Amino acid sequence: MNEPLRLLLVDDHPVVRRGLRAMFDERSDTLVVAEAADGREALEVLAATSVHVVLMDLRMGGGMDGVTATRSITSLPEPPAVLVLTVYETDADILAAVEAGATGYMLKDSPPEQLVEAVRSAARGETALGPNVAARLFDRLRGPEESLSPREVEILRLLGQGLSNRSLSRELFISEATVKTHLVHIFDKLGVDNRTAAITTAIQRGIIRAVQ
Amino acid sequence: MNEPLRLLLVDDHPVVRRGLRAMFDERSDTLVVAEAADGREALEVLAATSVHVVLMDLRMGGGMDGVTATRSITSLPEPPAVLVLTVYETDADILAAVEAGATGYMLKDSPPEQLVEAVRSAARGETALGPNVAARLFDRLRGPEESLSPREVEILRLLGQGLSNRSLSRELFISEATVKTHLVHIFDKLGVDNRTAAITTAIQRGIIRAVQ
DNA sequence: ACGGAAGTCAACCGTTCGATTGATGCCGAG
DNA sequence: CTCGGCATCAATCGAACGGTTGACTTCCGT
Repeated sequence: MNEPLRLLLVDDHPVVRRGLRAMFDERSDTLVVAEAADGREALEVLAATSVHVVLMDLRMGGGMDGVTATRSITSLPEPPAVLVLTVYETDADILAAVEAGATGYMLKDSPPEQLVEAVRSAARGETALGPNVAARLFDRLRGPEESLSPREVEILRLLGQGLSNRSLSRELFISEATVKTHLVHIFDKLGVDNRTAAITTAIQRGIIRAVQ
Repeated sequence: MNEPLRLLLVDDHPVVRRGLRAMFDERSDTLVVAEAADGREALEVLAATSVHVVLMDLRMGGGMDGVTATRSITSLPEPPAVLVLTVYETDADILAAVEAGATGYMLKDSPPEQLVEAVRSAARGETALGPNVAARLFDRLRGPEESLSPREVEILRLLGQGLSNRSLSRELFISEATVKTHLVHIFDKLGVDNRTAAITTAIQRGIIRAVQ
């Protein structure tokens, strides 16, 4: 028997942390060494403690979000593996997490055994992806998926609040003509042909959030 | 000391059930008698077991959702108290839950002590609402909040997929004129003046879902 | 039986949107 | 340096949208 895997739980929901802790506490091969409610706390813990695997929630209310935290963690000198654990299965979340250096991406409704197995895989440095997650990544790799420029995302965000082209132009201090140009590009990249469709597919892909 | 409160946990996430169980197992005044992954399972349990308080998640993947389950439960002969426990804080969810007979409405990111206290209140038949939840209910009561007709919701749902008036009319086998009339009513009721704004406020109020 | 809410349709009109074409300046990679 | 991507703006034109008014039917509740 080796020494147990040292885990850090990062989630803003006390209940979820409690559930994970219970799941891992009852095994002899894992040891939860700390919990954190957001990314900042997680980094503090890592500065002081040795950890093999971080279980990371994305989208944490208030504090540093999971993707940023993951990026920071994986750029540490001797980074632990980061296993992302979330309820959301949108393209943007998955891609952002993987691109930020996450070792795995599991959904919170996974059965406990899968979670435990994913943690072990992550500790070995292997990639662990939930069933649907892998498929989405493949899709993404097949279609290069034109990425939106920062400005375009900004337009999209305001568009998502129901602004007209004129309001949009005033909000951003640009002409209405420019707004239209951006919109044409956005429509192209999203593969839609009107603003309402743009909003919903943007929400689906996680480019913007429904309620901010 | 009385006999402990008998609890039923209903949530489709094993991790959450585990966390709740851990929280309540360590107290002598509560006893988790069963868990269920959706509404149907919950009803089966209640048919066979005596329960004081049901902790109910809304929005459960696949099975019977929480609101329907709550409605069924509260119409039982001697219903247990239903304490809704969810991550969503939208008007529609809250209202639907309360209207379905929920005794309380708590958010999953609440600290454990509040949850425990809410369970105890629920058992006494008292209403337990999370901090922001109460405020929303008051808002709702102040403004009567014109409710949308079924047809209007249907229009809104399709609108949320980016359809134009023409597509909308073809989809519903009505004339474009009728679609416009419905839209005008929807705009009125939602207090907006264009379709994009209608979509986002509808999503915010939980009338439609972002990703279906 | 009557009133009201809901759903349907029509015609009109001004505004906005979407598409197209073309142009400018900036910046960073090769 | 040059090319491409990004952001900016302009002008045009047909299509779509938003507001308004008015009208007809059905259905429900009092």
